[in-house]
Amino acid sequence: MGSLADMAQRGSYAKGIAKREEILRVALEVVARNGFRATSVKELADAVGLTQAGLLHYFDSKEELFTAILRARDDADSARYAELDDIVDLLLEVIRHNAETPGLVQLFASLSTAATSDPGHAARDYFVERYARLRTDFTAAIERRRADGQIAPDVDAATLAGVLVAVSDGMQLQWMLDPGTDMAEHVRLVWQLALRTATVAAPA
Amino acid sequence: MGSLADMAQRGSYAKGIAKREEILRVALEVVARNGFRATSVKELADAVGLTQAGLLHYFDSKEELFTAILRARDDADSARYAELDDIVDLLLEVIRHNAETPGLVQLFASLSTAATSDPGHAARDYFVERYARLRTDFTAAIERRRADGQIAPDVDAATLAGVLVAVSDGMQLQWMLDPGTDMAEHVRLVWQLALRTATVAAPA
DNA sequence: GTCTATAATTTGATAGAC
DNA sequence: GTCTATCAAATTATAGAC
Repeated sequence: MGSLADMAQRGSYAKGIAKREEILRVALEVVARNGFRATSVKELADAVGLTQAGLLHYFDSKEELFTAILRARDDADSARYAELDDIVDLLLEVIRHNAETPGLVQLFASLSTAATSDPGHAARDYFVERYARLRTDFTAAIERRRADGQIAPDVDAATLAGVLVAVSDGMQLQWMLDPGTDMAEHVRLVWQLALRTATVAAPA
Repeated sequence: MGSLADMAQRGSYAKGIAKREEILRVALEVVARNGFRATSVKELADAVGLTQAGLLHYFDSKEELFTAILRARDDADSARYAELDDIVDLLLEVIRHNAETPGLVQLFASLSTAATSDPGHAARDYFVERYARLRTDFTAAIERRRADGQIAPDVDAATLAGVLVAVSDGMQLQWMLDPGTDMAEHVRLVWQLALRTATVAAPA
């Protein structure tokens, strides 16, 4: 395995990587616009100026290609909101931005159900890792808030973390059915309710 | 259009309806066990002892068949928990029961994303109506709680209603990835947080 | 009401030339 | 690295016999 510098030096390899990134960049736009349904490999190939077989030279399968698109979106989101240090703020911004890219929301929803339903799906690892990381990160952030006295002692941090992620995912469905829905506002309400518990005595 | 009594009298029509219900009953079991992925019309036809064409005599399309399965599940849920008058209790019980029927959770997740992504999908109306009804019912239940002083004045009932439904949906994904996840516990936490707000002064 | 037979594709994946 | 050509298939949906 060569270093990044090596890869940049060796012409063909670096070129392959650059082409892969170009493909993902274009695919991201196409999917964001057209959605996932009825987006075949051939359509994406046309968009980047390759044949179907030519495109599959860079990705082993359709599933891998679409998983890579999701990963590319995550990277883009991270870069776009790198200055936000509060993870809940980050979540809210990402959700607001999602409302601008319906096709990617579709892709995420479709691929996530497909991957979870199919043990051998190429995207399964992506989702397993993603949810584990989200849960860990949110749990840590919640514990920090608790240390500041903003979260009640009897609220389980990991459960609340799961709730924040679940609301974010679940609202996508309601939003797809009714684009007038304010996804972020719903997530914000959960966080507001959680923060407010701090000053209340735990119930019997 | 004949009355229900008419239908019971006219042999063939009543028989057709009975057969349809038998198909749905079997399909419900098969899907609950095997899941939706890779469950073709032919497989369901085999399970009920019909050919693929014979089964499609009762349902116009695959989409309609699967939508009918979801409707049949809703009916079964309603009947099973008819004695529960608190809608949140009902929701929690349905969620707990869902953990026993992974295939139906899969079907719901798959069909919901497919239907929302596709304007002409046969299940779209089902989901639109379903979410509208859920939101209405939960909003009303929340307002009743508010009248009893259990929900703070500044918590928007419709938004909280959307949140409860979203958490329920969103947790399905986390549960499918990790069946050890307690879906109901997460929903319960949201409700607990909401009820607790009553005694707290609204934040500035 | 149920079956046989078939249409009509679509699309993902591969082999091999250039 | 990209293309041509082709495979391999699985399905859904329909037409028409019985």
